[in-house]
Amino acid sequence: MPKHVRSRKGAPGIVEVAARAGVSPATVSRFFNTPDMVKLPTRTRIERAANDLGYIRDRMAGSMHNRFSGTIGIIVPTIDNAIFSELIESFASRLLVHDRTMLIAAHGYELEREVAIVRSLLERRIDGIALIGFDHDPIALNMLAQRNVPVVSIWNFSETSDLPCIGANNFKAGQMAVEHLLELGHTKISFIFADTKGNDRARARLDGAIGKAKEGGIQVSADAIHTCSYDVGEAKRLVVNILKSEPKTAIVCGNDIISHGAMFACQALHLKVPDAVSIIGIGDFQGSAHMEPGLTTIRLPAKKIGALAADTLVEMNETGRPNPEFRREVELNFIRRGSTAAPCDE
Amino acid sequence: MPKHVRSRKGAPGIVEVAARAGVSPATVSRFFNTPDMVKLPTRTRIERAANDLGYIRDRMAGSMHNRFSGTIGIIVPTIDNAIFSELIESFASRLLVHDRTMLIAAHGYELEREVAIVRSLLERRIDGIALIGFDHDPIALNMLAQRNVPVVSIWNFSETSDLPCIGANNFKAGQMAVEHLLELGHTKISFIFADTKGNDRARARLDGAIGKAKEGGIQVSADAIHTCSYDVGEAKRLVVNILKSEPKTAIVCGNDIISHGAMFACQALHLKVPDAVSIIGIGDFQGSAHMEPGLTTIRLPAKKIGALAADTLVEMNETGRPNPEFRREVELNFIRRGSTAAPCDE
DNA sequence: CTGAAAGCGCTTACAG
DNA sequence: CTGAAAGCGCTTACAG
Repeated sequence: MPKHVRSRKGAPGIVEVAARAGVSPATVSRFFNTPDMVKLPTRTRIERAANDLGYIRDRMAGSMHNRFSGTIGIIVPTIDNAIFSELIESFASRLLVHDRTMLIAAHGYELEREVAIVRSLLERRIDGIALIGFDHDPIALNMLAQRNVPVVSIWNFSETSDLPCIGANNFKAGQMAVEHLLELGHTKISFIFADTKGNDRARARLDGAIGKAKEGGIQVSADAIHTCSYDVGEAKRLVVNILKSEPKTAIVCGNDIISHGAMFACQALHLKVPDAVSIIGIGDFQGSAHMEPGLTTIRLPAKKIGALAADTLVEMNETGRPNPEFRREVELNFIRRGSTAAPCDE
Repeated sequence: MPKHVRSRKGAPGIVEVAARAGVSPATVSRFFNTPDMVKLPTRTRIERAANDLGYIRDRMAGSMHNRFSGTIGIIVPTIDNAIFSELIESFASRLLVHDRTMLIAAHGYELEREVAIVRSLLERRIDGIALIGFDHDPIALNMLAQRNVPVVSIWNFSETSDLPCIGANNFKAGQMAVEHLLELGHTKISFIFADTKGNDRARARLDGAIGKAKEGGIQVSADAIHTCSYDVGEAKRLVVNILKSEPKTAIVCGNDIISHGAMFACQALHLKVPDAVSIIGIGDFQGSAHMEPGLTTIRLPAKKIGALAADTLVEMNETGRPNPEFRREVELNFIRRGSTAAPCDE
């Protein structure tokens, strides 16, 4: 008599279902995996038996042969933030459509933690993984490559990336934001962006913004460029300080979180937006459309990126091409709302 | 010669590590699971071998004996929303501390989808699951109970719940919000709450709010109570309509998302908050503190709930008490900010 | 402290 | 279309 700790809590297995249906376990397995290979009457019997017993498949056991676990990972900088929540939701629900499950982890913008996270996901046998942007620990990337796990970099786009990617041209997003301000006639512009260390998206946006400003003949002094974390309160405090000391007519924010803080800062200082100060963001997060005034911003199609990423990873599994030269650029949308206008004469 | 589809992509297994270290596979297994049972020099050899080969454990294979998979599930109404993001983040990071992984799914406030989701999580052999609130499909609950999978209901608290729970007293949250308004002297109050169907948290809040208002001698007519989804834009439109037609001095919002919309509505109508209209929310989400004026609200300790839920589920695994009479109430905090004041004389 | 062997729940060639 | 048997990668009594 086997003396196992406890066999699976008494839950019925494929063997019990087979016995009840009067078939072999192999046939029950086929019923779930390749139903077409089972004759209809047999199918009916198995279905009944499975339902009667309340049978639930053990995909972990199945995965031992299957090469695939049905689980796909995603690592984001943070979950607790409007930035990626739309992406995560669409990625997850799209995976569900493909009968896959999402394993998610956040590194809190500390790239070093990525190695441990990747390892832990790999231990769970993920079939693929989505990573945000291009800045990653080579050790983590190596572990993935060694095991031939499909990887896609999402959010940012580059024609020359090492990883397959699905995302928007963040450089262009920065350009577009500044271009709009230039067209309106702004010359005194503040740049507030997320820390660009280990964050290629922020870096690309900032480079695009500064580049465009210089093209437009604006001289961008170092003290017009500020770093701010993804925090409304911090952004608000920062912008209050900036507006108190530097006379600016416009603020380009590296993302909408910062824009929200900037809007509140102006309200706190009783500076009218857009009359006294124009504010433009990047992202178009929840709420940006409904603030007063509405936030002018460059929209990134987060939902689309999430869905495409899910589709792509699943396809890579199914076709067996792990890391092809796959790249997909999604469009950026300039959304004009009320937070920007031509500068007033002084 | 075995003709398998393809054996694990050439990734080294326990057998390869054992060979390289000159020990048996059993010892390698012990090295990872119960290192104390392995002599130090042996340990060193195995560690070297594992590193040299880039070995990564296959927890799925391990789980087949282990009774536990190391994976814990959580089902939320939505990921794409400030409401639960703080909770999710803290739940996930706390699980990481316990060396567990989070499997998450969203049902989009459609409770019927919960059955399919629970089944899919069960197929992945979750060791436990956190569900939001008390309203759940009995079939789903049954599947969980049959397999003895620990369940905890989070977010809401009740002394008489069927499920173990960790959460706040949402009834009281509703009371507290209205109590504050009564103390300020408001009598013309609008109630805007999420749909209470299948949502015990919203129901409890609304009941608490209405009850307290009646206690305070306010007559609450049916048309003072409005339903609104978790959407800033919808809340804004609704509040604009309300304020145009009904003369109110205060608005109680069932959650901060609605409050944000209400604040923007007032700004759009050029009604000063709190002078013309007081607004109070429940939740204290990101951004609530930094709006202008800051939002008065009843804070739910989302981080704490998430961490406690993770700890509790892990503990239930370790002690083997699956569904005890476990209940834990977390405190509610009244946060007074600028969005509420005594009503002006008319 | 360590190894040989049986087994976890399922899948898949192979043979009918 | 179906069954018997071997095996997925690891763990765990059992025996030393």
